[in-house]
Amino acid sequence: MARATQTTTAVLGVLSIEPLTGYEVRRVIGDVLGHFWHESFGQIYPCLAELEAGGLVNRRPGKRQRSSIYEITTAGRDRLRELLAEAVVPQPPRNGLLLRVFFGRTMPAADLADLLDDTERDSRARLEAYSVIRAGMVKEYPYAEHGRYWEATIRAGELAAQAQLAWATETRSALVEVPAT
Amino acid sequence: MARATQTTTAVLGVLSIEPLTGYEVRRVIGDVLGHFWHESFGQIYPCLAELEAGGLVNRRPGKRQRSSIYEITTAGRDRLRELLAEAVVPQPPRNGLLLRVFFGRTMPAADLADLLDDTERDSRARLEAYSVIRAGMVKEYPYAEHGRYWEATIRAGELAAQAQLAWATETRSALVEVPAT
DNA sequence: CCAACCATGTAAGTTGTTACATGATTAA
DNA sequence: TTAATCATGTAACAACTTACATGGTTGG
Repeated sequence: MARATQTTTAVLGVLSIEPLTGYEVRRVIGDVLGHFWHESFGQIYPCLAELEAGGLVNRRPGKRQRSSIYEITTAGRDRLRELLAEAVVPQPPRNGLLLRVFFGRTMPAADLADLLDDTERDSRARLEAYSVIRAGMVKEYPYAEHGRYWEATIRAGELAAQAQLAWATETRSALVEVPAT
Repeated sequence: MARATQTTTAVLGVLSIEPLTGYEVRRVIGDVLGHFWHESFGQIYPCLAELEAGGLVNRRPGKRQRSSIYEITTAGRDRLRELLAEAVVPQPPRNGLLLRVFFGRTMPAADLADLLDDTERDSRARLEAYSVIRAGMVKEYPYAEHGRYWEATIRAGELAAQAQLAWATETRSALVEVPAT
């Protein structure tokens, strides 16, 4: 059976926008999909090799020595459409912050306060990051036609960060400022 | 080196509330922490064995044949406090929904609409589930003193679900109801 | 009496991370 | 000239999932 289909979806997806080297695929996944997707380095090359073996991408020499450019084939585009239609694979929840809050009674109040402060800072940093991404989006040439879809993913992050910020503020006053019974 | 520390934290955490069998540990993690944490079956027993070997829990025979009850030791409580103070291990993002939306231009509009409808339904179901959990919380005897912390984790889920619902509605009108250029 | 649930454990397989090895090219 | 970046790949390891195997207990 093939590699985790979602990795294939991500790789094939970025190659559907423009042909890239393996190194660039990784960079695009990090820079462009980074706020909602992650692939570790060691996944990219084996996945590209499988795609090539299956005729879903073509490999041709790049400008530099040893470098290859991968280009999606028609079969690859069909496969991508299939993959996108498949059911979303749910990520099992593993929220380390909430795990700590749940057992918060066991922690010194100061540690819990720090944790919530960090969360608040993180939410604000994420909100800031999204507005930077949005500003940069205007300049990103090959992605222009995807703009509305990309915008929707940024909006999702923004709303999630706002919710997290509201939660951190609210929880701080409920758990830290009001002493435990 | 020991098992992923966060699994240890979760297991030791539930045992800090009351002594349980391995089977019950799994059930509590599913039922009580389930909305923000997950441990697969095959993790629990090896983790308990390690905890026992390290003197962090004691094992004594349970009521049934072959059953064992694990009880946290003083060393175990100290270790739990340490683990809770450790930095949160961030979960690399892998949001299958946003992956599909990002490449939404490649999908038929009807598929995207279905995806967003599913998301909306899921958000509502989650909101409903949280109010059920909250109602049940009143009756949960051994967790009473953890009530405020538990409540905070539910609130986090609630705010996240609300944000997701708002996003799905907003995105549906932006991407599906307004035709693509 | 039979289905559902309680209970424990293992083994095989998949997935994902990290570190290593190697070297070309480019910009400061 | 030297540091950063581009570029590819592998190997070892760690983490996690799933299926299997086994059998006791309880409630309808």
